[in-house]
Amino acid sequence: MGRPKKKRGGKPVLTLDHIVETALGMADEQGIEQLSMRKLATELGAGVMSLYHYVADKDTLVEALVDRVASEVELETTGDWTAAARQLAVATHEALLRHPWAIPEWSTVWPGPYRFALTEQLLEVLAGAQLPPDVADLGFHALTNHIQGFARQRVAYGDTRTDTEEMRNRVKGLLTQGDYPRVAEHVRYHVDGHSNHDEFGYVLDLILDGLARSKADCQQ
Amino acid sequence: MGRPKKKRGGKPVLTLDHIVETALGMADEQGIEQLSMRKLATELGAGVMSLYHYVADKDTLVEALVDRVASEVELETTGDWTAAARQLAVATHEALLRHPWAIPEWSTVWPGPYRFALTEQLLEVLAGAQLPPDVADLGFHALTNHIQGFARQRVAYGDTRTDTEEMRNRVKGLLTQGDYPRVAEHVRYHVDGHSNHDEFGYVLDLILDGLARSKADCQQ
DNA sequence: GGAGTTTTCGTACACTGTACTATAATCTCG
DNA sequence: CGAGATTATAGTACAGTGTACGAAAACTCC
Repeated sequence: MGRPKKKRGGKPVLTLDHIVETALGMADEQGIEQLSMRKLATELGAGVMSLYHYVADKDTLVEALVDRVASEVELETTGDWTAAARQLAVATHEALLRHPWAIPEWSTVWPGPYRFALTEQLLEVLAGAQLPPDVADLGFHALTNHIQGFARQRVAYGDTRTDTEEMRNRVKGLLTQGDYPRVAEHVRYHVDGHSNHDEFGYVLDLILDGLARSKADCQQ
Repeated sequence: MGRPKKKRGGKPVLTLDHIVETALGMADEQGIEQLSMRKLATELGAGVMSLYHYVADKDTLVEALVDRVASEVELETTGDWTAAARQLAVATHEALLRHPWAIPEWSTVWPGPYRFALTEQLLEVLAGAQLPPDVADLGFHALTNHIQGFARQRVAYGDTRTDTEEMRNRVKGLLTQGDYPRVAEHVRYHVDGHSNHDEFGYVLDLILDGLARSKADCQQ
C-alpha cells in the first residue's frame, strides 16, 4: 500500500493563519477544552510537532485564537459617541456569542493586537464624548463588564445556542424544587417574558443614557 | 525498611471536608491549574484513588471548591437595602480576591448550595427594596457583573497580590511603547492616582445610588 | 555539487484524570 | 467468638495531554 510518507522540509505547507483558522473552527464546534494539539495537527493533516514551528505554546495559540475573535469586531462606527459606543458593544457581544468558548478566556488571557485595538477604539470614543475623566473611566468599565458579564450569563445559564441536556435538567430542578424561591423567580423572569426583548441592548442603553446624563449634569 | 504499608479499609481517615480544605489551600497557593488529583492525594498522605470515594470527578471537586469560597461570604446584613446590598457585594468581592483562582470558575461552574444561598440573599434584598421589577433585575445583573468584572480585572491586570514578573513587564511595555495611547492613558489612570481610592466601592455606590434614584423617580 | 537554511515530524518523557480491581479493616449478625 | 458483608483505601493500567530533542527532507544559494 503506497501510503506516501509525509513530506518534510521545503516550501512551507502550513501557515499560522491556517493553523489558527482550523483551531478556531474546532473550538467553535467542540469547545476549547476538547481542542488538543494532536487533534489539531491531525485535522491539518500534519504532525504534532510541526505546529510548534509556528506557535510557541498551546497557551499562545489560545491567545492568538482569542485575538482572532477580537478581530471580528468592526471598529468603524457612525454617529455620535453614544451610537459609536453602542456599535462597538453590540459587535463585541455578537463576536463573543459566535465563539462562546472565548468568553472565559476573554478576560483571562493577555490581549493581542486586535483586542488592544478594540479597547483603544472604545476608549477613544469615550474620550471624544468629553466626559469628566472619572465618568469616562466608570463608563468604560461598566460597558466592558456588561459585555462580558452578559455574554457569560447567556452561555452559562442557557442560551438556546449552547443548551445541553444536563443544563436544562438542572434549571428544571431549580424551578421545581422549592429551594431558592427568589432565584427561581429570577430565572422565570428571564425565561418567560424577557428573552424576546433585547435585554443586552436595553441595559446597554441604560448605561449610555446614564453617562450622557452625567455629562449634561456637569455642563449645566 | 519498615515503612508501614498504607492502611486500608476500616474507619474513614479521609473526609470530604478535609479534602476540600486541603485542595483549597493548594489552589490558593499554586493556582487551580497546578492542582492535580495526584498532588492533592500526596498532600493528604493518601492514594489517588481514595479521593474518588468522596468525589465523583475532578470537575465536581472544583465545584465544591468554588462553593467553599462562596461559603465565606457572610449573609447576615444590617441596615436598609442599599446597605445590605453593599455588604453582600463587598463580602463577595473580598472572598473572590482571597481566592483569585476562583474568579474565572465563579461564572463558569454550576453553583453549589452556598452560592445559591448568596444569590438568593441578594435577590431577597433587592426584592425588599420594592423596586420596579425590571429595575430590580437590572440592578441584580449590574451588581453581579460589577463584582465579577472588577475582581477579574484586578487579577488580570495587576493587583499587587497577584502580580507576576512577566505581567509587570507586559504592562511596562504597553506604557513605554507608543501603540495604544488611550489604553496606556487608561492604565496610568488606574496605576497612578486611583488605586488608593476604593474604586470598587465607588462604582458600587454609583450603581446603588442609581437604583435608589430610579425608585424615587417612580414613586413621585 | 555542496553547504546552509527552513520546515516537517517521530519518538520519548513526564504528567494528567480515572476505570477496574484487589485488599484490609471494621461492622453485623448469628 | 466467628463468618460474611460492607466500606474505605489503594495499586496498576490505560488513554490522553503538552512538548523537548533530534533527525530528516526539501528548498535556496554559491
